[in-house]
Amino acid sequence: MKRYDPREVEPRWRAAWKAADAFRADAGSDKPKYYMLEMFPYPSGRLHVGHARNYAMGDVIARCKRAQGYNVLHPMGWDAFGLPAENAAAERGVDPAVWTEENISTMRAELDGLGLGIDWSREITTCAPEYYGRQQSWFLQLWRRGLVYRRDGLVNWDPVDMTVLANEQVIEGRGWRSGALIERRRRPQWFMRITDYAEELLAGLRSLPRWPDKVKLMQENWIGKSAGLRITFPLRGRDEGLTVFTTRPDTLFGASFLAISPEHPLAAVVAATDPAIAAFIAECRRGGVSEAEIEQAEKKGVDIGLTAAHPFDPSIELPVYIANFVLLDYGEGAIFGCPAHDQRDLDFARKYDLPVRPVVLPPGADPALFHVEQEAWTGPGTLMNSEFLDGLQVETAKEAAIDRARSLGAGERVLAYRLRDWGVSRQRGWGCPIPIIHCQACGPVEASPPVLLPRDLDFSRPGNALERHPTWKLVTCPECGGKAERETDTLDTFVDSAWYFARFADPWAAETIGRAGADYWLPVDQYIGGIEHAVLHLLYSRFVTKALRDAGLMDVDEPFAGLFTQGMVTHETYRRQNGEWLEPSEVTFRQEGAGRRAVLRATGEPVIIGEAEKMSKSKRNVVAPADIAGVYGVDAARLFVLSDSPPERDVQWTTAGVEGASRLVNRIWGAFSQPAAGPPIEGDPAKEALALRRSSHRTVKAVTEAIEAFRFNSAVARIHEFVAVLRGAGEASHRELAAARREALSILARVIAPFAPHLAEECWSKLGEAGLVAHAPWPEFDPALVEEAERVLPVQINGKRRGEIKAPAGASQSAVEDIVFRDPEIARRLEGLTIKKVIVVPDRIVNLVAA
RNA sequence: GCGGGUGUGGCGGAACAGGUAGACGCGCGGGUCUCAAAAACCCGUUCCUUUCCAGGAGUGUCGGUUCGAUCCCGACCACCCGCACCA
Repeated sequence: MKRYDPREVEPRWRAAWKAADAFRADAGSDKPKYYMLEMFPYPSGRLHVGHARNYAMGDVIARCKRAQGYNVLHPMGWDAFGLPAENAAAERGVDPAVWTEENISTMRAELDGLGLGIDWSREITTCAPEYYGRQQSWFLQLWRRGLVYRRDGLVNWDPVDMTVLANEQVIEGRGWRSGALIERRRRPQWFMRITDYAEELLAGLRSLPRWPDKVKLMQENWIGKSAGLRITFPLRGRDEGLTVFTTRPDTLFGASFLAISPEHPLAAVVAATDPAIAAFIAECRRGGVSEAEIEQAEKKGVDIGLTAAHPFDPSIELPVYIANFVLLDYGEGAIFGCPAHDQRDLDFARKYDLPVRPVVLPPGADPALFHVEQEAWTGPGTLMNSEFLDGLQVETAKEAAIDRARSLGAGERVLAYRLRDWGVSRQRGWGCPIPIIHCQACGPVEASPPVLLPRDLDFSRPGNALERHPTWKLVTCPECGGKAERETDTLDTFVDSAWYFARFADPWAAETIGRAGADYWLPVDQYIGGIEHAVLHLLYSRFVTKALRDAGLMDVDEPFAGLFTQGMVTHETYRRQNGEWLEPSEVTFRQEGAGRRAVLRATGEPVIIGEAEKMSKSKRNVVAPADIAGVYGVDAARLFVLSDSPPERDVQWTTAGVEGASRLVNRIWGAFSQPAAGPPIEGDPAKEALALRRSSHRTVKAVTEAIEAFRFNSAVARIHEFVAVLRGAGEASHRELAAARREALSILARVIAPFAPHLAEECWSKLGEAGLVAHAPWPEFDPALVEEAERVLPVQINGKRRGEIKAPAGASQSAVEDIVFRDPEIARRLEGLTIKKVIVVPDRIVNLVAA
């Protein structure tokens, strides 16, 4: 028998798919549509196994759905703007466009080499003018609708990448790419008004049952809705009062001070005449934003000499502070301090010797003895020292306080959100230009898209190459014709990826989004990507979808009906004694009993085996799919990354694992290359044929259900089992058995097709089937063959398994009891015992309670 | 600190819906084939006791509910993830 050679077989079938244009999607079809999408890649240079796993998962679903009769759209594109291209330009002097295009060519070939069933005619590249020009068009539409604005504000400045980052891109005080400590800087920047959609983004999560709860919870927490009271305290000697936000209006009588953010407008007013206050504000601004610094940062403040009157009782007077822990852009940028019931306020009060007045009595506490020392009471209780609120519970007191504030005209019920507007300005040359022209006379005016990037940017120095370009920004104002300048900020690349799924629906459309295509294909039925985008890309995309819907560009509320977040591919790490990282190919292993020792292949020098970690260039534990394909074939690699762990979990890449998958490929091929072969038949051939048919149909059921539940590892396990059964089935000299084998092989070829598509085609053609297995219908199972006529029921005595009986499927309690009590083994076990109770779970188990 | 998750053999993991724990793969042990090795194939493989037959324990720990718990409830331990001065 000729050994299966994936290196010969696989390219042949990829060529056949190409020749047949096998994965082209067309909008006009009677079939139900199914839009399968994986997060598109950044063209970094080479594909790694993590990409392969992500796209293999999507391909399994897409191929299965296609076979099940859906009109499937499965496109691919490139998230092509971004910093690595600028870094390459800076280091090697290459044009980022050329560098990116070369990477795309390489990676397109590598992706294609994975045997993915993709409609390449729809390929999108975000750095192409036909894409980013249309992005500029909708950007301007949102601008006209007031959803885009420019303001001066404190921004997260990444000093290494020399650009601004959005809040979502700052992880533990560091830039999400550079890892540099973020500084706060004040500069004008462009924002998208995502906060306008806070409520809908929150409520919409409930319409996404096929999203992981974890992601929905993370978005919910990120949006951070709280209900409370906005209330104004009159200031002595001033016309305007000071407005604060609180979620604890019940504790208003416990107030002992007011505090405003150092960035609050009132702070600037008082600083103008008081150098000490100005100095304090400056000091606050210098403060770092790293986790450690915030943790240790002392609560500090300065009394600004103003006096506020309590809205409920003007005789109560409160000092006003500027405090470093009050945030400008949450609530009103100002708070009232209630030290007894808020830990921060308590710390502040102790430092500045302010009164601590308990107003909530914990349940069971003695009002005469209760007092707050170093720990604020934030739990439930009964109001005290609070005039009209006395005796109420916290929740009812909140309502009563809000009612009183409203009737006094001092405040009202409001909602506050933690979500901030999305800062989209980036000081980068390799990005989508913001299509705005600044004119001294007319202000910011629209530049008509596409606003193209110049090709002669200088990336040799850090910072914004676009800004440095000698002529690009110099234009005349489209309104008045006077001298004007282009905006030199470009858009955050998360804007590029926030609508690409809609462009895939009709990438040829002249409009920004082709309506007919979008109406047909959207929303994406199944989206797959990494959990790291839980609040970045996935929140931005939801917002942009809603904003574009309201602008009339598309007609869906949510972009992704189903979401699956897949785990990473990890690999062991290896280093020499001196700490130098080693590539897996440089290391060889020696078995020592149950354990394993690693040595350097070249010298035999001992190697330290480290934890399995996410593949990264710095740790040199990256495995390239192309290298594996050359040895084991792509099908084996796909089978392995899908089989060894559940898809939402990380999978550890191991050579032994791929070898196991490769064995499966060869066994399957063995079954097809000698389709009639098997051990001699021992019993009744008709019975053997029936047993084989049962196994085939059970496999169809199990694999289908596993794929639909995203349990690819279980699906592959069932295929393993089925192949073992098929190999053990008797030789097909008998007519019925021959037919059963033929059916089994036909089923096997089709159920492996989503996982190992090349092998499946080769098997399908070996069977003599016409056409591609990629276009063959998914096998259906006969329920009668899946059901077992006779069941084996374990028999327990007092919960311990003591034997088993055979009973017809669906046998009644009394029928089962009959069988049990006639069983001699069970009878022997029951000697000397009295039966107290018999529990029969039909088709499942029997439990005898005896003493 | 707040919120969420996970914990099963030597390893990755399986177990519908409270009903035979450990499917399938890896590794390991034994065997067939071979002059030999590799490959391939076959058998075995939770732990303890036991020649056999068999018995006992067992899903992070302790307790509870139940005829029966990996699954439900309570407390705890460990690890992972998200947020983090959000008033």
